[in-house]
Formats: sequence, structure tokens, C-alpha cells
Amino acid sequence: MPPARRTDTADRILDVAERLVQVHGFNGFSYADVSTKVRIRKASLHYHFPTKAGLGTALIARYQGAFLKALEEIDRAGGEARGKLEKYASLYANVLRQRRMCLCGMLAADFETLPKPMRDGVTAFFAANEAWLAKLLEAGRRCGELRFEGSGAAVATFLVSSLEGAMLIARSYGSVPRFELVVKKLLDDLTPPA
Amino acid sequence: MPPARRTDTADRILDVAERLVQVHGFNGFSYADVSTKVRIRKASLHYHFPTKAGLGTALIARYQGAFLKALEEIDRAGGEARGKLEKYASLYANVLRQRRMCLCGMLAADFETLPKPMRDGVTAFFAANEAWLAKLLEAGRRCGELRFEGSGAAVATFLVSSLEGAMLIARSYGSVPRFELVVKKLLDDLTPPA
DNA sequence: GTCTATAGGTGGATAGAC
DNA sequence: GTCTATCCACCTATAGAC
Repeated sequence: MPPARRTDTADRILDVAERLVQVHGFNGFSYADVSTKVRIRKASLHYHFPTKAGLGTALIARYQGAFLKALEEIDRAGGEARGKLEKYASLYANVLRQRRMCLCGMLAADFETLPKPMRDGVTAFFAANEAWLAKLLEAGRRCGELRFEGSGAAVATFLVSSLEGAMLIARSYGSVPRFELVVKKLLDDLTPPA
Repeated sequence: MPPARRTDTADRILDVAERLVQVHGFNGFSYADVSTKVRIRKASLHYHFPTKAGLGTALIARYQGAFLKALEEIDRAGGEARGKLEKYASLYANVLRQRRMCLCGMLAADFETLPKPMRDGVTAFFAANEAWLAKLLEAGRRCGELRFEGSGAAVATFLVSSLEGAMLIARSYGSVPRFELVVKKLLDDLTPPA
């Protein structure tokens, strides 16, 4: 097979569109915006992504794939539960540092205006996040590294909600420390006292 | 002075526009949408609100006014700190039950596309919420009804973030119980064990 | 205050040459 | 694959009659 190009046109389109959605929302960007940044004509974009709905669906699929890969990376590195949770929170913080909102958090706001396939992708993203967290939480509690009441799944729902909300509001204030304040409280409440 | 009409045209426009923003976002609705629901021509809307930015600013001002009035109501009713926090969370839950997002939470997602006056209104809303919560939290801790570490202000930031995030995601799932699960955890963690 | 009419621009999307 | 050219629907906003 031919050597894969480092960044083909479709990928560059996705890169630009992803950033635009994370900053302006799905209804806040246009093919014209993408066209300018990618330096290709609007009509050419439609060759790669015929419809905006299709582009949106591709964005979610790629984002979720990259996120899950990052979660596997955290698992592979090993270490204590608290450290893993800190790495997890860093995934969010690193997005916020680029003045972006989580792609799926942003799409959750646009949810009612999205086509069905995009809606399904958004909820699947949250479900995958919570499943990973729930497993980590249960394991952490079993070996005494974490402390919490109720099911791991319930706490996972709580964590994802809080992180997405903290991101949403911290971005309005342009304040990463504001986000980190929330992360610290979340993690401290899960860690047993020394 | 003349008897105030129960709902004048400007108010009806605000009612319809508010709902549209809470459901579809600021970039997801148009004067045409409002026009249809209010049963008045597009051009007539511009008589009451010349620009969309002005309409948006008016929406925020009215929303914050109504919210602060609800907070005063909670204060006036008195009772224990936990009960007050439950009422506070109910303000959010009642919005979610109408399948809406908090107006300012939604606008926080649209933040980067908003004109300056709207941005300022959004952050002012969160600041007012946190100020009210911080006072309630500090008072509740002083009299032993609440337990938490750090400043009331820090916990207030945490609460608003978590509630907005829980709302955002629960709405995607169309699940109010999902939101209430998060509320229960937030409040239980603040309430000392019996 | 509400209407008709329209301006002036941008939206997503398509046709067909190269 | 990328281009020019274009379609048509929709956008916010304005002019001016009633």
C-alpha cells in the first residue's frame, strides 16, 4: 500500500472544523470559515464531506477515538487511582488551555439542533467516558485508594457532569485555575484522608 | 398610572425568544422563529428589539432578575441550609423538566460568538449565583448544618459548575433523574452525617 | 405598533470544466 | 481533487405606508 501522507486534506479539514466547533459551536461556524483556514474553496470541502451533518458525525467519531486512545494510555501507564484521575482531568484541562470546550460538551448544548447520528455520537461519548471511570473507581475503592458512597457508575456520572460544567463556565471566565479548583475538590473528596 | 397589561408584546417576544435560546442556543434561532410563535411579522419584532444582540442582552437581564428574585424568596422562607440548597437545585431541575438548558449555561457555550454586553451579562449571572451560594454555605457551616473544607466561595464555584454540567448532559439523555442523582451526591457530601 | 416589501449578505449545497 | 459559477433558502435589518 502507498505510504500514508502525514496529513491528508480530509484530516486538515477535520482539524480546522473541530477547533471551530469547540470554540463557536456547531451552529456558529460555516463551510466558508473552514474554507478560509484550510485554504481550499468551499466547493472542494463538499467533495470530502458532502454535508455538514456528515462532517459533524466524522468529527465526533474521530474525537471519541482519540479520547479512548488516551484512556488506554492512562491504563497502560499504571499507577495509583488518584494519579489516573488526575491524568483524566488533564485531558479536559489541556482542551481548556486552548480556549476550547470539550467537543461533545459543546455539542450537548447544540443537542436539540443536531441530526440523529450526531446526537447518538454525543451520548455514546459520555457513556464511554463514564464506563471507563466507573471501572477505575470501583477498582480504586476495592484496593482502598479511593473512598466514595454509592456505585462507581453514579460517581462517574457525577464526575463527567462536573468536569464538563466546570469547563463550560471556566471558559467564560477565561480562567483555567477556576477549572483546576473544581478538579482539586472532586479528587480530594474521593481520596481517603492520610 | 395606566393598569399594567398582563403580557405586553415585548414580554411575549422575550418569553418566546428565551425558550428558543434555552433549547436551540443563541445561534440556533432566528427572528423568523420568534415571528411565527408570537404571531407578529419579523419587521415588527425589530420595533421592540432593533438588534438580535439587544434582544439577547434583554433576555439575560430579565432572566437574572427572575433568578435573583427566586433566591430572595428562598431566603425569605427560611429553614435549614440543606432545604435551601434543595430549593436552589430545584430552580435548575424545573428548567430541565421543560427540556431547557439554563439560559446562561447555554450562552456560556455560545460565549465566543456573543457581543460584549451579553458576555458580561453571562459572567455576572454566574457571579451573582456564586455570591449567594457562598453566603449560604458559610452561614450553614457556622451553625453546624453544613460541612465542607475550603472557602464558601470555592464550594460555590464547584456547585454552580456541577449543576450546569449535570443539566447540560442530563438534557442530552432526556433524563431528569440523571440530574437529580448528581444533586443528591452534591448535597449529601455537604451534609454532616446524622 | 404593525404591516408589506426589500435590501444586502451569508447559509449549505450542486453542476460541470479542468 | 480542486476550481469557478451559481442556486435558492434563510439571515438580520431597514424603508415607508397604514
